[in-house]
Amino acid sequence: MPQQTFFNLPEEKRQQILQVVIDEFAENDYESVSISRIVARAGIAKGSFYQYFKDKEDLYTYLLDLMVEAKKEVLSLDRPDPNHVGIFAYLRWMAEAGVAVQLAHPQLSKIAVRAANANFFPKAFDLSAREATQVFYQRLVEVGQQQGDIAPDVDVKVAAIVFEGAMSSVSRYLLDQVTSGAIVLKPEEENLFDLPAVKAIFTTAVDLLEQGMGSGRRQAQEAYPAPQPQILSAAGVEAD
Amino acid sequence: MPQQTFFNLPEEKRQQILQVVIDEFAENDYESVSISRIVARAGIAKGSFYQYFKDKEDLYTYLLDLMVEAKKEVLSLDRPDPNHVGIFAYLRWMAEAGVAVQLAHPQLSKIAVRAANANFFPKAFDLSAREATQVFYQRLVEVGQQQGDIAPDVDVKVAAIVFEGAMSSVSRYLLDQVTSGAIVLKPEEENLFDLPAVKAIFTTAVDLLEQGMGSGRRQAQEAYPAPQPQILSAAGVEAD
DNA sequence: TAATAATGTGACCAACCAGTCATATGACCG
DNA sequence: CGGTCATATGACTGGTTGGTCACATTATTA
Repeated sequence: MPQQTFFNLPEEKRQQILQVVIDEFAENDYESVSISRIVARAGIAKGSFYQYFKDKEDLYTYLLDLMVEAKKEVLSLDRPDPNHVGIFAYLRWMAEAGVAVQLAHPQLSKIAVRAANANFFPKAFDLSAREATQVFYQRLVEVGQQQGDIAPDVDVKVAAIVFEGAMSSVSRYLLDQVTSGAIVLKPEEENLFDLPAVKAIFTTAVDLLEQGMGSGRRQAQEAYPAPQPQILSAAGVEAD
Repeated sequence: MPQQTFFNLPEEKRQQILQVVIDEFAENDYESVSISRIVARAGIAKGSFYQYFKDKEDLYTYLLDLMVEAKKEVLSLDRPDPNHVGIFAYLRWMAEAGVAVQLAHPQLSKIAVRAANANFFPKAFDLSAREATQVFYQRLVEVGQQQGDIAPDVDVKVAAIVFEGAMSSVSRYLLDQVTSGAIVLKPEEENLFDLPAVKAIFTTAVDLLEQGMGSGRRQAQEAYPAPQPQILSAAGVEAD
């Protein structure tokens, strides 16, 4: 955690420093982030930096904490009950919520993703993010089987792995689209849950996981609005 | 490419240096790899290193090349014809081939994975690995639709993303299992394609993608041997 | 105003980095 | 033997790093 001095800073200056720091960490990975460069870009003295933060790692964990807080905030919203809406709708909600946080904080997300892949990991995170996610999806599949949404002959572990991979792949894709500017977030689209392009992609992806892609699949049902063929193009994304 | 001097080295010494180098790059990411540490661990002089390799990047791209070569070798084997065996069997074969390479060269794989995620990327790789993979899967889905294996109403782009995520997730999982020692490769199991645990996981995963996980899914057909519930445990992996 | 506390500052430090180069070693050839 | 050439060596360079600290400046008290 940063020193009190940092929080005593005038709001404007604090935000400006924070922005420089986030830029640095979003562009470079931990080892390559240079404190000297940060203080130069922020226009503050080296000594000041070390009055705000204990050391480099302190700063790093703080950024990761910011991301965790942002995620917690969204997930504490009106989360649907899986027993009520069904496991696939629940999955869709979770994925949308997750990506909503990512879209709202693209740089912090980038940092968090890098953190999850790095071998250096702050002590603050005892369980690797990936591992935790896998456990979550495994539980999800088990619950799904208990309430009959997921077929009983489905292998729990493999299904969880497929879930995790598919969902994170879609999320990463969306994040890339936003950071590269292919999907533009208009200011009035504050509530990212309602971004039609985002919702449509998840709807489609979850439907694929539920119904499969094979020729034997049922047509998408009413619960999942039929995906328009050009979902992505509609959001300004070229098909090729 | 390393200098000729490197290849003139006595085989044993060359291999030993290579091993140290691979260890270093598997443990650290590019920026954190230290040439000084490498020469210390390898017991050679700094000057010698720079007679073997032009610079740090030269060494790095050489390692990535080794991985590419290993992959090429496997993929040039008796690749099945998607038009003949169907798109899902083809996908399964490709995934198994990919993971076979990874299991054969776990450290190089780790380096390659890191390379794909890093922002620093050697000029040698013009197209990011992820992008190329995505294009590949997209073509795969299109072909699948043309020959009727994949339902025509499936969104190509989203399906490709789901494919990519699911397959890479399974691969990564298997790689983790091997590097952590949870799956043990016996020396006689040289042909990794025949490792039952590996085959079973891919069979299950691909079946999930084809048939879906929902309660409406068809039972796995004869073409995909019914997955035993305890596939992973059978390979020495605890379910939890 | 004087005293005290909080904050700002940048020269400085030891450690490390990638990369160089003059010199030494030894193998081969005539 | 002398000469040539490939290879081995590690002290050295110029630069950067994260972090420190004596001192200067400003804010807050009394």
